[in-house]
Amino acid sequence: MNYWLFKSEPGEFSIDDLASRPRKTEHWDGVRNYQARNFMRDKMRKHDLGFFYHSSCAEPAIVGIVRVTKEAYPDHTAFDPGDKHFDDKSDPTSPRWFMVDVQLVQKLDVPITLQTLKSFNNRALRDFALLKRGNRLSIMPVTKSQWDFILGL
DNA sequence: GCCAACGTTGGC
DNA sequence: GCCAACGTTGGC
Repeated sequence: MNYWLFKSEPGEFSIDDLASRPRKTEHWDGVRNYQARNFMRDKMRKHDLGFFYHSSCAEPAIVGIVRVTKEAYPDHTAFDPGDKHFDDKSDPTSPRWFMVDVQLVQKLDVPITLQTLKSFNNRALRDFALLKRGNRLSIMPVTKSQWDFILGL
């Protein structure tokens, strides 16, 4: 069992958007960063859990918990010239980008804000990837101890 | 809107 | 392979 953080701009896709989907499940498309892709494609497994994080918004925060329900498969949005995430270097015979399916497990009653997380920057969350200088990954690993600590906040 | 910190691209 | 230019991310 692995743990992850899924980053999304709520203006693009929010936790409420996920909650409104059938079976509260949606594919996590649009990842266009190799490191993030590799985590998804090579390490993410069915039943893994993840934090749903809202970025680039008034209150950046972890807002919920999701579960991986389908392992990596080609991201079809890369094949669609009309899609925002179109990439002409990816095609169905040799897909470059991948996605997984995630299901909402729980929306947090109280978001765990970036500000709160930062207050543990030099303590329990010293090595938390989200707090690393300049880390802009949209998919990042979370250790079990980090996961447990954050859920205990 | 600003800007730091990256990642990507492309000429050489 | 190097590196400058450029584009993107994301907090503030």
